[in-house]
Amino acid sequence: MLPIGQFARLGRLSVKQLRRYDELGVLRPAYVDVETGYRYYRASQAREALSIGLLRSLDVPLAVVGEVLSGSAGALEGVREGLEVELARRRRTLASLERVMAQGLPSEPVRVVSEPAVRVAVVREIAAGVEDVGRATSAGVARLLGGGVEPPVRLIGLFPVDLQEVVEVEVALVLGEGDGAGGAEVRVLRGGRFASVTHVGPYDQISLTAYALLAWCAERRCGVRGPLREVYVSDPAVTAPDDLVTHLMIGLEES
Amino acid sequence: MLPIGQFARLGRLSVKQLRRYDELGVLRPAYVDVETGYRYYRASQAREALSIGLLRSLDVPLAVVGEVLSGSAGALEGVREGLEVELARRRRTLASLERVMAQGLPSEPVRVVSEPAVRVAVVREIAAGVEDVGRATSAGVARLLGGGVEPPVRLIGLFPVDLQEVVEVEVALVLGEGDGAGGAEVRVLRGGRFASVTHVGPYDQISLTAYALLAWCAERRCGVRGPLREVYVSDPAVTAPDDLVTHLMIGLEES
DNA sequence: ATGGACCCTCCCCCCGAAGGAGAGTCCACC
DNA sequence: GGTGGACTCTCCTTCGGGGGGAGGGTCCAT
Repeated sequence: MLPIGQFARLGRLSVKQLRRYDELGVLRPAYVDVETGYRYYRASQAREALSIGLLRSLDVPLAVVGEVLSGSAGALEGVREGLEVELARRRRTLASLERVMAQGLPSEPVRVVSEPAVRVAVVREIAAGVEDVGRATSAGVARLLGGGVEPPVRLIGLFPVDLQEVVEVEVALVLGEGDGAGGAEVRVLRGGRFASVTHVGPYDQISLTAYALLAWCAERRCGVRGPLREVYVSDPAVTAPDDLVTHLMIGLEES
Repeated sequence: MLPIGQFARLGRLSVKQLRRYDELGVLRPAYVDVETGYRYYRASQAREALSIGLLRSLDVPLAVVGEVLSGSAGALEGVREGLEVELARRRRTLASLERVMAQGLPSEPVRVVSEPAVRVAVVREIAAGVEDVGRATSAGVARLLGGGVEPPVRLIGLFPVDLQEVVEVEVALVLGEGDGAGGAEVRVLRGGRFASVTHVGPYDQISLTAYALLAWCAERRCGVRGPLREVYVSDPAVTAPDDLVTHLMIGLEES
């Protein structure tokens, strides 16, 4: 039985932290003197203390730490997975950041273009938040092309402008005169005037260029209409991520 | 000029956040109505808003965000570097965590052994905190072996038991009868009784076994004396990290 | 001119941690 | 068997980054 200070040194935690973990039930002392309130720990609890330290240094919330320690089978697995996802996300974010800081937003070449209405086959995907849009989009593309359509295809992504908690992503395939939809919904995308800008680079970073497009519209006080369209010009299977070309378009209100 | 709500949507930040960034001087509105206090932003400020969002999602403190935005040349570089280091640290921590959770601390085979005193050549390194011990140790090894000593060598690391903010790490090379020190300090490591345990695995995870050793001593109420010794049995140049063998020893008080 | 959407400030809450005040306790040494 | 210093207790405050909501003022389109 060790008093709290000694145990803190053993487990590389602060006394404050140990008291807090006791309070929250994450790590209870082996014995508490009812008279004095003194906490006493067994040296064998050092393993738990150590685990808490490691988990916390990975930013795992104490609630989850508690679950992991109490032996929930899936908890540790969940933490592992969450961390892998987080690491990947940070890499992507860092790349985006460097792009923004280095070149600024590529806001220069915004053009106003007129587009005809087109007939398309559409599938819809639900993304769980902004972070999930990339996954949802590629899932949609996979579903839409599942029928084995041969290139060249003209794919368009449709994204609501103000992203909510849950984002409804749509992927559209432009149909020729006699093409069928292969089970997908057929719709006509409206034509008219669009603000358009070209994004060159990985799909991760499209949102940066999209911001620039929206900022351009906001600056000119021209209202936007309908979803943001992404026209995928390059084939990611044959083009390096840094060279992928995508046209971004947003419908303009006729005023 | 956009009011705060519109600008928030544009930059994917909350109104609360924008107000806070104004207050802290990280991102000032382009114009504030002195009568009403209303904040107005230029659409071109969206780039900054976006950068803040990215930086914050990388856990960069607002103070640093401010520096980066105000164009300090080194700031962004510093953030990049810090992130790389952080990613690497998280990988290591995760590996340690999995070891602790999977097998528990390898606390079983602690032995009490008697060691003779040995004459050694010693170099000292200063580690900036617990996280830096690994780097400092390998730096010490490099300095000590710089003279080109041929294997087999017997290397011992010496670490203070209660790690402070600044940790003095020492690396010792066991000298034979007639060996010289090659410029390094020569000292005699005291012999006597030691608690000893064998660590098998990457050097990153030695601290886990070390905790187990200290916990073993604490459990038996036997006081420890002198630094923790790590005897490097394997050669990391020829052995896979998972198979590296290291003896950990801590001097026992004769009582 | 009026209603609803928007904006303001101010206060409290969350998490996880740190520091300090003031009082009580343990223990080793004399 | 004292006693002093190190230790421990609880409670309060602060920090960073953010969220929710109250109460009241403002903008603008109908």
